[in-house]
Amino acid sequence: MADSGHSPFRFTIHDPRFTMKVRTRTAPSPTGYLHVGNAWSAFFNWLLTRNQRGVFVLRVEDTDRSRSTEEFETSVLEDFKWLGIDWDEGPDVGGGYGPYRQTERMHLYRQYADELRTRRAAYHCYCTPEELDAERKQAEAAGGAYRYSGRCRDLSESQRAAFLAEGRVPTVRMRIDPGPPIVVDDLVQGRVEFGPEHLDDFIIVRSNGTPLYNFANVVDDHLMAITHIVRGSEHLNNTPRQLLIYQALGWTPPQVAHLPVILGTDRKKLSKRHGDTAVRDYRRAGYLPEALRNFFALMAWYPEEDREIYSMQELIQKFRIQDVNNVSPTFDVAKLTWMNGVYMRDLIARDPDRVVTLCQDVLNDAGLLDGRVTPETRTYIARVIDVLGDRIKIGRDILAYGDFFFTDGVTYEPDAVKKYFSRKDVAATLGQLRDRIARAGPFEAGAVETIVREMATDLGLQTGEIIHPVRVALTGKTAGPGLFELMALLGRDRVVQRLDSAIDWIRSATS
RNA sequence: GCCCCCAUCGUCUAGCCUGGCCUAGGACAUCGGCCCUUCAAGCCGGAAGCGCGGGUUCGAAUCCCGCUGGGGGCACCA
Repeated sequence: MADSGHSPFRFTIHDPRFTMKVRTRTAPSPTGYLHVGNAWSAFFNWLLTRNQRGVFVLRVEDTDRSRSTEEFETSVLEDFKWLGIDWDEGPDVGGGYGPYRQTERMHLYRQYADELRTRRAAYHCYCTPEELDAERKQAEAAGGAYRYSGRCRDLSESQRAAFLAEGRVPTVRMRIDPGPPIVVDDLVQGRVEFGPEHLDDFIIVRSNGTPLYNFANVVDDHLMAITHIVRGSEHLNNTPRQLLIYQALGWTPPQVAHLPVILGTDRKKLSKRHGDTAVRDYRRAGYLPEALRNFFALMAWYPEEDREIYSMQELIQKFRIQDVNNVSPTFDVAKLTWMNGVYMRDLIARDPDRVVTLCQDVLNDAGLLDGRVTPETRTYIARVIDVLGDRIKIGRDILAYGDFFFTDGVTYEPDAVKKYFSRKDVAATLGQLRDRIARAGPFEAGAVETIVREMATDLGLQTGEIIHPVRVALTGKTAGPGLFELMALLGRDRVVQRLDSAIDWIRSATS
């Protein structure tokens, strides 16, 4: 390509970085809870870094002061930690390339913006937002794409003074001149070319002095010695702009990899419309970080054919950013939930205490724990989990299948009532059992089962004819854990009491 | 309107680079069965896909072109 008179300007990554220590970053902006898309790209950055035994940096991009808050910064860092994505340098742990919060790096942006202007690669623009807005609207009305006219490019001293006298405060714009195509050698997307004629003189510093994303990003990535940038492909179009800044400053750009955008079930970029999009939502629902990680790993990447469950070590060891697909995946909650179930079953066997904590949080959120948690409470939760067994795929399932273990009364599901409370003799059957139970000996699963089966024999009933209505009476549901185990855990008093309530309920409903 | 990307079961994907081993493999979801007091889990089985049209070739899911479809981006947001 060196022969064509306009040999493209290439930003390939040759030599140095392959011998340099890999340094990557995740750069969340604290304007909301951690989004699964950001968590996903952070995770791929992290995998790449741990695979290369590099350094992972967390940088807070809070230059948009109107939308950033401290609360969100805290929550984002927390969610990263919860996910098990840890960083070696960051606002909380420090490091040799700080500060790690953009609002604390203003002097650097100022310095390089000045440098850019000195090099005549950037200039002051005195146009007001209103003026620009009007031009943009006009261009749209004419059906064309808006591009800044460049009218402030070469202002004279007197024009400048006049604008200043009017009270205008300038922004800083990059000066984009015609030139060869800008080539991005992307580790995931492959080679992509951009013609500079499609770019206009974009703003890099606001009139209030704060830098914009494209500029702050370049300054920080360079100063922090970032070698690889893995980010969503909504940023691919920004890359040529950033490359131009690197070039203007005489810097070597990092290697880039643009991940496909995660889609919702309607094939549109994943957003709130599709339900839960914040890591926090999944955390609250009782998903496990290890399952979420495993699930993330399988979006746009498949380590091996015919396998989906991987340990963290395996993931780190197998990860190659070059093998990531550039096809947008759909966020499939059903598969995530299945995978969580796989991890949950394992966890219940290996570390039941963690499951107790998980369910405890869910129960607390649902207001079923009175706020006070004693060792007895935990033991009880552990027993419930034991009885529920592998029905628990996510923490919240303790509510779906076992809320009645934590409530005083029972709410009967309409379908359950229709199905099992409608026969005329149910009340009598429940009454029978109630009496047999009230005067029975030790109240444990085996004994209860014997009582029920004997009663069935005595009355000439199918066992199911007793079991099903009793289940509804005790739990309100048609589905759930084994009846005898459930009764044993509920205890004789509550069973008798719920049976009585059900009998009353049925009688008043039929009379 | 302009720029960029993508295209295998409903979904995540393997295969594509280095055409034949692909009557396209796995997983989730779904359907049927077994187990069973329900549900869940587990096991067994089924249905389900190379967007369309042209090439190239003895041979194309795999290579080329076009079309169609989908997505992302065009800010004093990130």
